[in-house]
Amino acid sequence: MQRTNFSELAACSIARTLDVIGEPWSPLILRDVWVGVSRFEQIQADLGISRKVLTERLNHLADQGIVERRPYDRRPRYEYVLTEKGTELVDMLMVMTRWGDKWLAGEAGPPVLYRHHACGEITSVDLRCTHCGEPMHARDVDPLPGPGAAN
Amino acid sequence: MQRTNFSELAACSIARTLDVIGEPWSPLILRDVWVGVSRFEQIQADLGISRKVLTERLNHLADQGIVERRPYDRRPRYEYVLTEKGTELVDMLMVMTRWGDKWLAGEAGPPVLYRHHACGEITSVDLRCTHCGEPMHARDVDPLPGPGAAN
DNA sequence: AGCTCAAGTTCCTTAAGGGAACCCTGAGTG
DNA sequence: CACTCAGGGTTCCCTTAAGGAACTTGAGCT
Repeated sequence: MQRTNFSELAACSIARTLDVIGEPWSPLILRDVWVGVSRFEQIQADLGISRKVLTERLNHLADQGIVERRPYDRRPRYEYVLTEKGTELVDMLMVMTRWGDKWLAGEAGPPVLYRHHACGEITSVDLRCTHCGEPMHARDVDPLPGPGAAN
Repeated sequence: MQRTNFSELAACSIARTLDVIGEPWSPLILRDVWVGVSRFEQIQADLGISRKVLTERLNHLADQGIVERRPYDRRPRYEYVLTEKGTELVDMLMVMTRWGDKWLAGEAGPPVLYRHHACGEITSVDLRCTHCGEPMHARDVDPLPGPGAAN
């Protein structure tokens, strides 16, 4: 498999984002780091991913400024923490999770719940229009070519 | 490369969702279909994807109930349209796009804009708490183990 | 000096993506 | 009624990335 480089595509934020976290395992690694599974051995054991691939993914995520590698011991031991850029990417995972919970629900129910700091409730995320505050889903918008459109 | 089957993982909505649209190209195909690039030849030309892979992806997306294949001519000509399940998946792409616009912005600006039906404005999507309506991002929540948690 | 343990690195095998050529079906045209 | 055209795939071969297991490295422990 040749490395698919989506950034060759006409300026496209989806393609560019996929170049950052589109590779297999990357979203799951991001989730692990977010919930505190943040060391190499832990992630490897949690996901069952090959060590080689995990190394590659962590390096790439670090190169892209999504995670930071930081020592936690005087021995050469490291853990990975999310940057601001990486934390904002988790927003996407929350929306992905909501879709999976709804459409691919296992009998057991969602494996992760979110407690919202502001209200203290176990809740889920909702998409709204930045401008008017009303719900805004894919069916509520028309996509239009923007300034960076290719054709 | 062996086919990575993420669903082997402990019940995880992210892993399950990745089994549906996690393969290379799938999110871009979904975007194309959403914005009206919905025929085989159009998608192939737009993305520059191999015909073989495009066939595989479209079949998989159809199997998963994300798109529907429908004839548009008396000759054997087909176009793909999003199902409800697929349309809701586009919500995730909108969030992904917002992240890409913010963190990977090209000079040219976003290639696609959204006009919100409710207010008629060109706007973007915002994440809020379903319960209290306040902003809800990854940094505003604590992840907790839910009923379907593995360990 | 030898042991342990996290965190990689190396090497081999296998399967998936790229790409180009080919095929099939139903119209339309002379 | 043969001939062409076009969309929508299929087939084939080649390359490359993922899997997986074994090996390495660097520091502290005993």
